[in-house]
Amino acid sequence: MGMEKPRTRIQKKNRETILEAALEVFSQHGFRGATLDMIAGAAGLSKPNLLYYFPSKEAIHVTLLSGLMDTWLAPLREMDTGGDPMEELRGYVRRKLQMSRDFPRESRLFANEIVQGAPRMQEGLETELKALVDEKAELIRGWIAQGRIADVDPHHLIFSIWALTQHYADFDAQVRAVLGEGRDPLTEAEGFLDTLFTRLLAP
Amino acid sequence: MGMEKPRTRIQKKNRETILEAALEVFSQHGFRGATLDMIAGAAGLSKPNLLYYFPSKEAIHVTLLSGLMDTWLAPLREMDTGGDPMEELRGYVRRKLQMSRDFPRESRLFANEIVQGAPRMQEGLETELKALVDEKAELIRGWIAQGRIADVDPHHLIFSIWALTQHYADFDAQVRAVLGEGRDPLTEAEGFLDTLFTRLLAP
DNA sequence: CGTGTCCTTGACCGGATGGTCAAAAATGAA
DNA sequence: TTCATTTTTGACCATCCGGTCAAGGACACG
Repeated sequence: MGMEKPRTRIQKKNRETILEAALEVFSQHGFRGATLDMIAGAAGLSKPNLLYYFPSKEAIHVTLLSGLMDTWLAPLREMDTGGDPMEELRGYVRRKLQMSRDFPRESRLFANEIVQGAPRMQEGLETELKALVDEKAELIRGWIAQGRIADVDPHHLIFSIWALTQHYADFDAQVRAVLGEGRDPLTEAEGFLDTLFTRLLAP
Repeated sequence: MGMEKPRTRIQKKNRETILEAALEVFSQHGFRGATLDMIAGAAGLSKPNLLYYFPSKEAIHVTLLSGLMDTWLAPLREMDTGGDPMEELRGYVRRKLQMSRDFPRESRLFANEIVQGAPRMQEGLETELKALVDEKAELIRGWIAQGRIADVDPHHLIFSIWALTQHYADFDAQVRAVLGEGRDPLTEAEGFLDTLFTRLLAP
């Protein structure tokens, strides 16, 4: 029954199908609000079949969350000492916003989890995430010391990037309700956020 | 059992007790994750007793949401033509951040609802909220036309204030995990956000 | 074809959960 | 104190839901 690594073609395909369906359902209803029947329906499989590939509902959820963590942190990982600090930071903002556009379900999955106190992610946040953020905060502190960007708290700078970019995925319903039809929130946000961070960080 | 307006002292007190308990439970577990037993337990009442004061679980939830809408919009309502535009906007940011400190449960209640597509708030968002935001956006547009603050999209400016302030309540678990012990996120945010919006809006 | 393994599912189980109800307890006006 | 009204609750119900299981199919390989 140990099925950590898919062995056959069928296993690989069905596990992927299930995770895709689960992402859809969990991101829309949260862990508690999602049911195995919903996921099974979305995946086009029977409920016992789901439980043939995953030991429990929680296992599906955990697999999704941990599998997504890397994807989610990738844009931040890419930011490094390479080029112009201002360009690095604006690039990070752009990539993060692009993720809100391309992967809104993933964003809402995390949001659901964290709003409810991150019961299944505490460890990942305090180790992997904290380590990466602390590392990049140090990098930013260096840029500030060199006078290449303005002096702001690096941790809160990173928080502000998360808050502003993820807002457009997580609170999409609100953003669209307020803007009304015929406006493209994400495209508008791109320009707005570029301006915002340019002005904030100009030395 | 029409009980829209509490008639007796007992009714008033118990309805308040129930709503307070429900806020605690719903904000922590979401609508689906909360159970009547949890709410009853938190309220110190029996489950059938809850249903004596409210017709259903959903009715409790809806009562909470609509009752909170006004509180939630109050800080934005206060922003008007009165004083210096920059001071008005910074004041709004300060008040909104204060709400994240004072009413994190209310913030998470809304967040839970909106992340899941605002199934029980659509109307409120598209009417009451949109109207208020459009009105204030017009006000901001006026300030921009007068050259008293920088030229930024008013709607996205308001979104950015929401995103940045509510982030500290809604994603508290993440913020604290990353910052580690011994830092006070909300106090640090106050200075950071003041700087951010001052630089963004300087004419 | 034969056979052992992998995959799929209808039927079922037990506990949780939203909600009901009848009757008991508390309250309050006369 | 009386008694009608309001409040409270133990017991109960129907449904939902995560999970099990045994048996039936599909598949690969000789």
